[in-house]
Amino acid sequence: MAAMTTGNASRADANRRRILEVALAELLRDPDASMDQIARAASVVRRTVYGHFPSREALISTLVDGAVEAVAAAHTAGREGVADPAEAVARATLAVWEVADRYRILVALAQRSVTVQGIRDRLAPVREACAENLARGLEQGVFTSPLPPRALAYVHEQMLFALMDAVNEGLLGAREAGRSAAVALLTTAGVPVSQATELVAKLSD
Amino acid sequence: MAAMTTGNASRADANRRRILEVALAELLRDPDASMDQIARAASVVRRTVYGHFPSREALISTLVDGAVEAVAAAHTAGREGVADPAEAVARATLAVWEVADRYRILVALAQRSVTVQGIRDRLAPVREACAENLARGLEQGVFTSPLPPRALAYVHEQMLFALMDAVNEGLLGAREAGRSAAVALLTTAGVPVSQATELVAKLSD
DNA sequence: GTGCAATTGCACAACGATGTGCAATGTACG
DNA sequence: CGTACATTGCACATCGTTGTGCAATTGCAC
Repeated sequence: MAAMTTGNASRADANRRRILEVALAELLRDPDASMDQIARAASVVRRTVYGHFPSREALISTLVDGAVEAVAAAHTAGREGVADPAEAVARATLAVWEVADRYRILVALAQRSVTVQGIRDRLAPVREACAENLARGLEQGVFTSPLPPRALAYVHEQMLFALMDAVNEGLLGAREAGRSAAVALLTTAGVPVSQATELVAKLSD
Repeated sequence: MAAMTTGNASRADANRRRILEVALAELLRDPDASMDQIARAASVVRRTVYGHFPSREALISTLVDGAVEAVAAAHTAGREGVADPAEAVARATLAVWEVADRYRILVALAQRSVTVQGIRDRLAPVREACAENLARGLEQGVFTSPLPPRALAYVHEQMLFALMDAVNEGLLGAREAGRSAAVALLTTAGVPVSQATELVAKLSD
């Protein structure tokens, strides 16, 4: 039985993976890319795509699920057992960036696509966790920002998207982008630049 | 001849304006809103919309042109004859926000729509002006950010979009949003919160 | 090579959207 | 009232996309 699953299922699985991968890139270029465009880009016939995913929606859904799950996992993992809000932000940012860099393309898609709502919704818990942490920091005086926690969390999320896009467009080196992002988020929250830089440097060695 | 243009051209012009206005809102809700949806929302028949705008593209183009033009004008006007980079950022932000608040909906659209590229392109000069100012500030030490000027300008632009969206979603009061935005941008650039708050307060009275 | 599953290459129906044509209707203005 | 123009309510052709059906073909494994 177990051996039976190998057949030319290997080819099928490889195709499935490749379709998902290519769809990511293709949907970035054009959020309304048709199934045909995606299929062609994956060197496959449209009919084959429907063989793996029953509908366009199902395909995109699979895509989004994977990315969101990975990002959320990284985010929570990055700040488990961290008391200091500033350090939490820094760690979480660095952790998310790690994964996000792989999904950078999709996250860029998140800004434009019609799927935005779906992604936003699924990302809501993460954003809420951020907001809580920011609220603590604001109470403690670690953060000083005129923005309310929820709005600040929102801005942080968008800043990450913006920075990923900046990398995509070559305005920022992919190498240092992670640390830069962390510093930028902390700075926006109201942590002095010098302090933020120091903290991030300490964490990324 | 001049008197001849009044006829029921008044109704026509009113319709035209209303269509544009409603299209703004409708395209926000769904960037792929059909001409029929827009027409219905404007209490008009689809055919009438085509009477004013030869194609969907033309309508959107008109929309974008108006908004971008207004924003660009406000931006340059807001910082003419201002030497201090920080003050320039503050003034420009406040000025842009003034207009943008009216176009808030469309700017939110700018993030998602297929039209993104077009808007980005047309907004490029403004972004470039921002970058120059930021570069000056970074040289002078008024700003301290790990990000290069271009990337910082990019982030600033996206932050404005994010803040407008935040207002749209009720996370931020429309009242104080303008000042908050200005402070947030300055803070992100590396200006200490207290200083930024003070500067913005001084400018908005 | 034989078998099995995936893939291919068509064909097809169903939709929804765009843009146009035209006659009928409505409405302001002199 | 009559003229002029905007709007309406259809009808229509066209196009692109989605999702499905089915026979032919390809490729992997044993």
